[in-house]
Amino acid sequence: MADLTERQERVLASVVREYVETAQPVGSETLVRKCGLRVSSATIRNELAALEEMGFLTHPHTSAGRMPTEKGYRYFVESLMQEFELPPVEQRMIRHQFHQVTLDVDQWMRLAAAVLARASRNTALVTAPLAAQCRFKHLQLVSISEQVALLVLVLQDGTVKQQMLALAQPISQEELVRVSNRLNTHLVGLNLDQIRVLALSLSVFESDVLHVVASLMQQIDMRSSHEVYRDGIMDILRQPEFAAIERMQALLEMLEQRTLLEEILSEFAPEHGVQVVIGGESQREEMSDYSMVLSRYGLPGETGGIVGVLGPVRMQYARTIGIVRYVSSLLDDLMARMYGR
Amino acid sequence: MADLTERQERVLASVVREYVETAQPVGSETLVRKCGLRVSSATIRNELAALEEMGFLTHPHTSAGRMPTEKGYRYFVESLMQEFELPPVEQRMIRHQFHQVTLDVDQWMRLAAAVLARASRNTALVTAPLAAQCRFKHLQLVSISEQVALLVLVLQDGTVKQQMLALAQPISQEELVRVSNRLNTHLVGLNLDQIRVLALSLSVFESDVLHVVASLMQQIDMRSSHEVYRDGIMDILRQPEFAAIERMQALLEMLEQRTLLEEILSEFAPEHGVQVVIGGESQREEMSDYSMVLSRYGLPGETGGIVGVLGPVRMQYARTIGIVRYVSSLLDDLMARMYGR
DNA sequence: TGTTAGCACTCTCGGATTGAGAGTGCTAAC
DNA sequence: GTTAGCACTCTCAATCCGAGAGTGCTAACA
Repeated sequence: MADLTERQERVLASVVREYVETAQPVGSETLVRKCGLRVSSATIRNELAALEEMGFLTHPHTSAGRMPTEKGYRYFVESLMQEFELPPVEQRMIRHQFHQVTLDVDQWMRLAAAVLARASRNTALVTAPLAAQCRFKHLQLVSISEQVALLVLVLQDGTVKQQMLALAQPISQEELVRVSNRLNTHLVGLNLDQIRVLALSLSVFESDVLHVVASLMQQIDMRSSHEVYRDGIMDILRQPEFAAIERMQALLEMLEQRTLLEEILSEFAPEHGVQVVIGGESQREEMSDYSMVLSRYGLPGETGGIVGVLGPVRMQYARTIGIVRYVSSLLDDLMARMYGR
Repeated sequence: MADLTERQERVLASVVREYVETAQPVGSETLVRKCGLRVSSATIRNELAALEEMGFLTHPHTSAGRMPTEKGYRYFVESLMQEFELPPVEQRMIRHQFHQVTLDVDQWMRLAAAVLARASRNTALVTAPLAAQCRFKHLQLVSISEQVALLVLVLQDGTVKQQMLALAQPISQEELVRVSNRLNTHLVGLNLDQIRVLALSLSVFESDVLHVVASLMQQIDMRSSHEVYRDGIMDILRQPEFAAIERMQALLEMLEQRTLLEEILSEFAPEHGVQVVIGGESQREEMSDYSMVLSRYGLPGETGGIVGVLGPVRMQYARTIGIVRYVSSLLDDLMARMYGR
């Protein structure tokens, strides 16, 4: 990639900043005022033409100002922008919110999404932490009525899932407790496959219960990776790029497709550290109008998930990166305290 | 309210049906073709003028066709429309879906919302069943790590809730089981207030646990009434009334306010049976562009919630009412089988 | 008295036109 | 290398028709 002179960098940065702020193509006159260089608009025009030649800027039409291309944004993110750190006051407020909430993964995810959305004024995406493999910890059968019992399943990472069971014949609470205890001693620490094998060697009722346990564990294996928490959908829609109704619908349609989202998220946040995906860089048709700032959180190689912000390509990257980085590190801490050390 | 002649009723019904279908004001020529009366367009025009005089129809402007007023829709719903019953094939499909899903209230609600949204092509709103008062059934403490235990709480109606506990000092799994058993024998069948009283007379750790139990029960009391399941937001947005961006935003904004929704729902579905609220009849500014078809489901006087459809005032009322009625009765059955008898 | 044909009148909507404004790109001078 | 000057391009908003749809009135008719 061709090198830019210092002045060109300065002009490019100004175009990006100005365009991000106003959503309008930037003209040479405006730049003279904003970029602080003591040259005339004609000189700026020459530089603009050069930057366009190199592919950092475009024109929507002949007599409009310039706006950054994806390459322009990329250069800005890599080399020009200055790091942004969330002001300590806001950091403290956010940390406070996390401590106020109960110790519950679901709540944390919601809160993380809410915090990200509000701070970034864009749509936040958060996936629940996914344990490498789920292992049985405990189950409890509770009688609800004559014909119905409740199965509560706890996994080693603290995930809880419950399901009602229809009973073929009435079973007393005492008997249910006995069955629970017996199964617990057999199952503790086993994974899905081991439980499936064990199910073959038990009484009818017990093996029925085990089948349900197995199906729940399978659901958790699948689901915890598929659950995407979203927030701030309205925030992104307020951006001027969504003034056109079809844009708006396209975005909403995409956000409703959880599987698509999950796929994209895991594809583009493979490593710890903040990742920026700008528009068409994702190689996905549906995403070409949006940028994402993503980060993987959790214990490396173990339990972890993804937090991120989705916004228009015209996004305040520095700010967003700072926010995502902070929330991600905060979740790191929470996960470490929860599962780790 | 003035009585309408049979011909006027026929004309009104035709206007409603035609307008609902096309979203365009209906002219006299079109009506001659559609309403099946063997009269000229001039006669129809006279009837239209009469209906407008009485307040059942309006004009957007001088040279446009007629469209129903709220009063017109109301008359249509009360006296003119013919009952619609969901075709048996669809009924069977829906019932099948409910039986495929696990016995889980959360899943039922999601499914009910999905089914309603797809069948009605509008936004579905469903509130989780709210038990009259929640009573303790069972708890279980499970050790997660040295410093953390998991509390799983089961209520008599089958609600399950869990929370992590930070332990002041390590406690073994055996000890946790002992504590669980002891508390279970004390607490079974108690309500929130009774548990609060009991908490005073126990050891430090046990009363800590009880405080958490009490706070969870309180959350459930609050929350199960506030949780509103929504589906089909895209479906309603596809309607031509939301071609204008502000309409769209206003609707989305309203749907994001769960508290508002919940308030409205419980206000307008006080009784069993399907209720229709047309536009401004709700006396609420925010709702004046929308109609709702609502129904309370569940065991009368006991556990129950609300299902409904939200759509533009220009809605296929007969069809929607049929669908809501069916889903509501289906949930009635499920609730009866779950809690009842 | 109810119904109908005829017709003038009204209002909207889409397309064409136009002029102001913004911004460029080139040229020639500094 | 930088700058002033200027012609040129393109958009956007305002405006202006004209076609089309539909009404409401009148007068004639059964």
